Formats: sequence, structure tokens, C-alpha cells
Amino acid sequence: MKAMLHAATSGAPDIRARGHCLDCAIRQHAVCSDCTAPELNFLTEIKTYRNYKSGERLLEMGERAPFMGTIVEGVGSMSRILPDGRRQVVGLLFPGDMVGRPFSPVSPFDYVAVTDLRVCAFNRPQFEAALRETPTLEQRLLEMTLDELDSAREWMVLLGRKSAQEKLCSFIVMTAQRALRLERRRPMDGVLIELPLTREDMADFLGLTIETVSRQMGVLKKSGVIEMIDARHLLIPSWSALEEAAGGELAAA
Amino acid sequence: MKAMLHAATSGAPDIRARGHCLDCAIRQHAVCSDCTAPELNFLTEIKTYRNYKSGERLLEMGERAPFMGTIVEGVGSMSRILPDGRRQVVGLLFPGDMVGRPFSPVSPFDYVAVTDLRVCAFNRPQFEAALRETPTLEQRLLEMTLDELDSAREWMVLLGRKSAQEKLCSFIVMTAQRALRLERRRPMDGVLIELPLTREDMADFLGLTIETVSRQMGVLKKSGVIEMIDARHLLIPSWSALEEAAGGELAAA
DNA sequence: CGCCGGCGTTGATATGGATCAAGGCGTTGG
DNA sequence: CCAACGCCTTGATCCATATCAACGCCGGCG
Repeated sequence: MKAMLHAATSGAPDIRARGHCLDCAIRQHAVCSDCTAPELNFLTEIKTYRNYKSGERLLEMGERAPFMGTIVEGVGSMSRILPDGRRQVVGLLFPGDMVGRPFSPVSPFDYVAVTDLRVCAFNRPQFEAALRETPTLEQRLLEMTLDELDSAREWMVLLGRKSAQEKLCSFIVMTAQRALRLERRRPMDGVLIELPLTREDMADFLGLTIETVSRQMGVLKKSGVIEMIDARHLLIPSWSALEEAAGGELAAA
Repeated sequence: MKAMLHAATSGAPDIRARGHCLDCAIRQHAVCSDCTAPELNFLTEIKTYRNYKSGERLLEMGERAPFMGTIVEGVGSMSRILPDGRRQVVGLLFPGDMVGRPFSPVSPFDYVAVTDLRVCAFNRPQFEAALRETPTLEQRLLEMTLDELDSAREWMVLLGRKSAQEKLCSFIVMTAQRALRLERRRPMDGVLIELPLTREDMADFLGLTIETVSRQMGVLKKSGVIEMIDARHLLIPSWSALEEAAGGELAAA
């Protein structure tokens, strides 16, 4: 629950060579998914890649955000830390998800690399201009934002009304759905799940402490809802039993 | 915490006469705020008003939503009820706020009238077509959606990490800000606040029980953070003391 | 008028999850 | 090889909030 002392915001992230947007592995999940070839040509010209090590901060709450971008590889988080150190993760970012808040020069949350991360980044004013001039881009952003809003509200249900057990199960369901969707696979019995977060990040996402997360994982293991390969790898014997234990619908986001 | 048995979704809400959008009292707060006169002429033609009594359900989670709209008068809520009856309010709707989920024929949440309500409504397909054809409208919707997303995430911080006390104070701050903004006034010491919600709705919004809400109101009263005129009317002697007790920034939404 | 139902308060008790504390494993680096 | 650290687990205890229960106030209605 106490905020970890993460590495400070990186001053000069590793910026790598381009590569054409047409060849992008996650384009179909990203804000540019509906763009035409000429539009992609333009984006190719203004994008840069940024790489971060796990724990690095990409953007800091309350600070000017020099860029916006899309996660290409890895997992990130958005979080806020209260003055006394309590921390709440308000969103996880998987490949295809946007980093940064369009139309606001100041980031309303901290963006942190949960795993090593690769981000397709755009200079903010340039990207905002592109948005205004490109209806495909803007419409897709609207769609994505509406979906994120639905997800955020579902997470509010979890935070406000679910038990620690149910929170854990919902988290596992959500993580599995996101991971599987990237591979265009459907949830099924016997799938193997990798949890990209530390117990601390899970706790901060679920509004719990690490001890409670750890204990509830134990309970789930004992009750057979999950099998633990190790702390970060689970097997789901029965998808429906897991959803049952999550205590209420979780729409795909 | 148990779901109240609200009146069923109204089959045929009271649909009233028009009135021109140019004369609309809440236009500057709504999705149509940036529209030109000709655009407003068009909207005037396709809009209808719907009136609801407190407790009526405008849209039901999982059901086809025949319309979308904007709150003109009164306060509404979006909520979800878990299979076992636990309820979480995921958003309050003040004049200017949108009712319904654009681009999804099925409502992801229940929309309920908290007070008597007047809604400016559009037939869904017509409104969506208007959105696609009217960049001012679509851009404004994007802006509003991004703001709502920020608010939802701030509420996640509250639900996950704040104490009952802090939740109550944050709620009062938020309610006051919303009410004052409509009147173009700024928060100041000594303002009188009206709480539009029952203790039950507050509890469901804050992830608490009614008893805890009631007790914490008592504590706030005793500690002088608020003065209670009656259960629904408060006086804020010191705005900064209230914000202090809310335990962390609450951006205006 | 008197009853009843919705809403709010208050009190007594129970409990889920937090807190405090200790220890285990695996990796890194001296 | 051992020390130190990050991450995770497990145990004992505490406490904030839930739960269970009763009551007061008020407005509507028979």
C-alpha cells in the first residue's frame, strides 16, 4: 500500500529506429486501426519508439506530458498516489492501449512501466493536430475512450462492492481476457495465465494489501479455482468456475 | 446496500413540447455546446423532452436503449446491481450530462432518476448519424468522454483507498462543485449545499452502508467540518477544511 | 385521526481485511 | 560463498466498517 520508490521519470528514454506502421503487430488494437494507407504513411513519419525498463515512469501526474503514445509491447499502469502515500492503480495498459491524456498538456495520473515496455510515441501537439484532421483517428479514439470508460466503471463496481476473493478472481479473468485477445484466442478451460504484476501492484489495483492478495491466492488455490505454477503463472481448470467466483459480469474491454 | 425496488422502466414517459435549442438553459454544459446555429436548428427538430419522476428507471442494464439524451433538469444515476443484490452507483448525472452509451444499442448500466428529471432525448440512430456528420458534436463528445473518464478514475481512488470519512467529504466536495458550476459560482466558505441523494444512494455511490454514511455525517457535524441544516442540506464553514478532510485532490469534472 | 411506509439515526455486536511481525526463496553483487 | 535485497508467504492481533436491531420523524392515505 505504501508507494514503492520507483525509478524517477526517465529523462532520455531509449528512442529506437522507425519501422512502417503497416507492419505494426498491434495496429489492429490501436487508435490507428482504421487508418488508410496514406494516413499510416503520415503517422509513420511522425512516430518514434520509446523503450522503458520495468519500474520506470513514463509520465508523472501533474507534470507536462511531452508525448502521447500507444503501448506496443509490455504492460503499463496508470496510478495515483495520495499525499500520505496510499496508492491506487486506476488502469492497466496492454499493447494497443494509449498512454497519455489527449487534449490535456498535464497528465492526470502517473504512467509507470509494469514490465519492460515499448511505446509508439507521438509528439503531443503533432498528434492532436493529426486527430483534428483525421476523422478515422478521432472516431476510433472516441470508441476506445467510451470502452475504457465502461471498463473503469466496471472496476468501480469491483472496488466498491466486491470481496477480496471476488476482486482477485475478477482480476484474473480480466488479465486473461486481455492477454488472450491479443492472440485472438478465446478463454477456455485449462488455459495458462501469466500475471504481469507484482503482488504490490495487484493490491494497489484491487484496493487491498499485499498480504490479503497473497492469502486469497492461497485460498483460491486450495479451493481449486486456480492452480499455481508459481507466483506469476496460473492455470485455470474451469473458466466458468472462475467467473462464478468473480461474482458478477465483467464485460470484455 | 440491498437494491431498492425502484419503479419499473417507464413504458411511455411524458413527452413534452419542444422549444428551441438556442434557448436551452444548459446548452453551454452539454454535448451541443459548440454547435453552430444551423446545427442547433437541426437538433431542435430531432429532439424531444422526456420527464421522469424520482425513482423511475430511464434505461435498464442489458436492455436495448431506444434513445440517448442530455439531462436538462434534476439529477440521475448510473448503477449496476450484482446478481446477489449488491449495488454500486458508478456515476451521477447533473444537467448537461449525457444519458446513454453512444454507439452501443444496449445500455451497460441502469440509468435511474434520483430526483424528478427532465431529459432532452434523441432517437439513437438519428443522434449517432448526427454525430458522424457533425465534427463539432463529435469532438465535444470526445472531450466530455475524456473528462468523464478522468472523473471515473478519480472515483476509483476514492473507492479503493479512502476511509469512510474521506469518502463522505469527497462526495460533498464533488456535489458542491457540480452544483456551483451550473450557477457559474465558485466554492467559498459558508456555501449552502443541497444533497440530492438519499443516504442509500450515497452509500451505494461511496461503497459503504447507509449506517456508516449516517454515522460519519454525525462525526463530520461534531467535528465542525459541516453544519447540518437537515439531512439533505449542509453548510460548509470552511471549504479548505473540507477539502483537507477529503484527503486528496478532486479535480473538477 | 391513526396507521403505515420511507427515510434517517443510533446502539450492540460481528467480521473481513489491515496491520504488525517474522521468515523463506531466488537473484545480484561484493 | 555470503550478504543484501526484492518479492512472496504465513501467523497473530487489531480495528474500521458491516451487520443486526430498534426507534424516531414525517407525510400520505384509509
